[in-house]
Amino acid sequence: MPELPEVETVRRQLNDLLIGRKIVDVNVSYAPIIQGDVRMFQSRLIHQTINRVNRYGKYLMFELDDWTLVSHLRMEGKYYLKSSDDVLSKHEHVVFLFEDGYELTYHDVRKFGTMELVQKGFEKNLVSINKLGPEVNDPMIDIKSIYQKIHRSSRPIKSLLLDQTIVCGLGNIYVDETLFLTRIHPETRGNRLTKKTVKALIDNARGVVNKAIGLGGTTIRSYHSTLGIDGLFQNELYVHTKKDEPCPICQTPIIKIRVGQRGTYFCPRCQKKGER
DNA sequence: ATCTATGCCTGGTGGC
DNA sequence: TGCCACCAGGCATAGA
Repeated sequence: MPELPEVETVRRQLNDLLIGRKIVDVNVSYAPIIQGDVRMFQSRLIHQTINRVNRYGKYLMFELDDWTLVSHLRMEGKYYLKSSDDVLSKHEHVVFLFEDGYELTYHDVRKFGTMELVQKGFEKNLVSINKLGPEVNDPMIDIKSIYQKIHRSSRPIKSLLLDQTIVCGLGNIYVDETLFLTRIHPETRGNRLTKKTVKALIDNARGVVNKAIGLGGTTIRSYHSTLGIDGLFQNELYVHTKKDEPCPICQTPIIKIRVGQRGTYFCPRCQKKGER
C-alpha cells in the first residue's frame, strides 16, 4: 500500500514525466473513482496543462492551469505514461490523453483509489485534505500538539499513528517499523505514553520515512510503484511481514496480531506495554 | 465526543 | 486450469 515514501517516489517520477503536457481528452471507465460529476471532471480537464505534481501526506496533487487534481492511490493505484496506441489493461480505469500522443493511465486493480478536482489554490476546501495533520517527516513538526492529541486518547498507539488527522503519511508498514524502533507495544494506549516517548516515536517515524524515500519506497505483495519501478526498502524491514522470523535484536520470533482490524507485526520481548 | 465496526474491491493463497 | 473462504487495508461512514 503506498504510504508517504511510495507516493513521494511516484510524485517525483510523474513530475519529471508530466510537466508541460496538455490534456486533450479524458476517458473514465469506472466512474466511482471520480468524486463528483464525471462529465464536469472531463470538461474541466480538457485544455489544461500539467504544471507540477505535488504531494501532501499520501495525496498526489496535479497542479494544472486552473484546477488541482487530487488523487489518492489507496491500496493499489498506479499511474503509467504510455503511447496512446498501446492497449489498455482491464484495470486502467482513467486515461488522460495528451496532445503529443502520449497518455497517462490510472491503473487500480481494487478500484479503491479516488480523484477529485478542486479550484487551484483551494485544496484545503476539500474535507479530506483539510483535516490532515502535519506530515510525519516535517522537520518543523510541533511535537507538543501531537503529544496532546495522543495523550488524551485511550486508543492503541498503532491506531493513533495510522490516524491521518494526528500526523499524516504513515501506513501499516511504517507504523510497525516505527513502533519496533521505539520499543513500544502496538496496543499501548495513547494515554500511557509520555511526551518524551511521543517525541521518540515521531523522530523514529521521520527517520524511517526519509530512509525509505531515499530507497524509492517499499515493494511488498502486489504493491509496485508507478512505471514498474520497484523500491528497495522492503530489504530494510525489521518486523513488518516477518512473522515467525527472529527479532533482529533478541532473536525472539516476531508475532502477528490484529490491532484495530490491521495486521500488526512486533517483537513480544522488545516491545512492552506500560507507562513509557 | 470518542471510538469501533463495516463496506468498498479483486487477486492470491491455502484447505479440501 | 476446481471450488471457496479468507486475507490484504486506507478511508468514509454508520452506529455504539
